[in-house]
Order: sequence, then structure tokens, then C-alpha cells
Amino acid sequence: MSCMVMFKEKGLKLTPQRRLIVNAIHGTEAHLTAEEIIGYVQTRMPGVNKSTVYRTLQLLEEAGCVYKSELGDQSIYHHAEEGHHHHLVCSRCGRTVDCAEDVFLPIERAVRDKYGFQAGFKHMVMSGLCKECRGKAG
Amino acid sequence: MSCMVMFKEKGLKLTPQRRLIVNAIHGTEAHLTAEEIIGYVQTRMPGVNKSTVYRTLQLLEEAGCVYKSELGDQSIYHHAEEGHHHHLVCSRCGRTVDCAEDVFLPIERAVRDKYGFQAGFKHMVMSGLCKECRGKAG
DNA sequence: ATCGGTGCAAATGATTTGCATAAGT
DNA sequence: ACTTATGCAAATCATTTGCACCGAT
Repeated sequence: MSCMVMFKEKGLKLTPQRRLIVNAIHGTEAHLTAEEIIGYVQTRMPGVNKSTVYRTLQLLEEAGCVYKSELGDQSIYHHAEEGHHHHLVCSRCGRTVDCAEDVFLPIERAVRDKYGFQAGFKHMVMSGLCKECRGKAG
Repeated sequence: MSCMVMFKEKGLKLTPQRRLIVNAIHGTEAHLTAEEIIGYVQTRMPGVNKSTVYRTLQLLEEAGCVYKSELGDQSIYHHAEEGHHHHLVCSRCGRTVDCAEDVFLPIERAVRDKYGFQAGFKHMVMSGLCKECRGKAG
């Protein structure tokens, strides 16, 4: 719950709305779209406005409590806990699989050695087919 | 110029507007935003409408002549020629460096072996710091 | 009292779409 | 001629912003 602490440390307020948003993100290992988070929050507290959610997500992202990634035309959000820094999202069933951080090390090294380019692979979201969907048609 | 041929093969028309759009994309190794392409086209042929450009880009992408990637909140476009399948975009100076395709092989293998996940790394755009900018402040 | 937070409504900005007209083949 | 393409204007859709009011410290 470092998010909660963060608010106070920055002199920001820990409102019920913000608590809900933090809960939504910490309550799952999945990636959530802004819309899904809005839905979660509004289910438990009708009347909460989209802009409140967007503003809070921005605060959380700036504080490093939440990762924001672009997938397709929307942004998806995920908490920034230790131990699982990348994600595999199945483009068929939507399942999310956590992925170890070190899988990017070879490419990071290769790109640095070959091109002198320091790539930043932070919380990457890769799309493809998960184990279950690989065999299936479609 | 397989794009040009593609139009005819599909019974589509090769208009001056489309020719310009194809030229814009094939005339550079850089990634172009829709806006940049619109600018290129309108400079040489004022009056061409955005929607024409967007519609053509969509056709080209569907035909596999052009790659579309999301970077930040906009889409960027690049021709689909052989030999350079990934791109490194410097987040500081905007420079684009072509990147060999094989740098993704290790990660593709690792993710498949570890998680049974078949990731699709097609025409990836990675952001980071290029050789020139790595030393500089900022 | 003061500063930050919220809801609301309107603004943005990229992309898409409906439609009447223009132009390739 | 016949079908596709284009320009224009309006519609979307996710996200952002201005503003007056509300609430916690």
C-alpha cells in the first residue's frame, strides 16, 4: 500500500475515491483500461466522475505507483509491485501472463552493443497467443 | 513499388493522392505520423483532405504495404520493405535507427519456452536514448 | 480560513464516417 | 458507363481542462 503512503507524503489527500482507484489496480494482476477502472469505482460509489479517475491515475503514474502502457488505442494500467515487470497479453482471449524481467536483457544488450542505443524496457506489454489459444483455430 | 501494383491487383485506383502518400512513406527511413504525411501531401497538392490520407493509410496497412505502430498517443507509419524490421526511436532527439530483426529471437524463444506464449514481434518500435544522446544531459 | 479534490460540462485532438460529387479504368 | 475515390462536415472516442463548489486539516 505504498500508494496510500505516497499521497500523504506529497501532501495529497487520501479520499474515498482515490482509495477505490488504488484498490481496483492492486486487486488484480490483470491490466485494466481506464474504462474498466471507472466501472469498478462507479459500481461501488456511483457518481464518481471519469475525470476524477483520470486525474488520480495520472498522479499515481507520476508517483511511480502505477504503470501506464499503450495497447492499441487505449491505455492500460497496472500496479507497480516488485517481481513481475512485463506482461504477455493474449490477443485472442485477453488473458494476462506475468513475465520475468530478464527476458529483455539479451535484447537490451544486443541493441546497446550493435547500435549504441540504450533502450528502456520498463513494464512492457507484449501481445501474442497464450499457451491455451495457440492450438485453437482463429 | 509493390504498393502501386497492389492497388491495381485489388481493383483499386491509383490516384495522384495515393501516389503521393506512397511516395511520402517510401521516401524516408523515418517513421512518419499521420500528420506528417498529411503535411507532405498537402505541400505538393494543396486541398487533399486528411480523411483521404487516413483512408489510404488504412488500405496500405491492410495490404501489408505499410506498418502502423502506436507510439505514445499517435500512430506512426513505415514502409514494409525487406531487411529492417524493427526501429529504435530516440526519445530525446527523435532520431530513428533501424534494428536487425534477430534481436527479438532470444526473447521470443524465452517467452515461448517459459510461458508457452507465442509473442508476435513485428516491426517493433522501441524508445530509448540513441548513441549521440546517451552522453548528454537531459 | 485555506488548499486540495470533485463533479460537471465543455474542449481537445486524433481518427472515422456519411454523403454528394469527381475521377480513374 | 460504372465503380471507386475524394472533399467536406459532422460524428466518435478517449482523455483533458476550466470552473465553481465541497471538504478535510
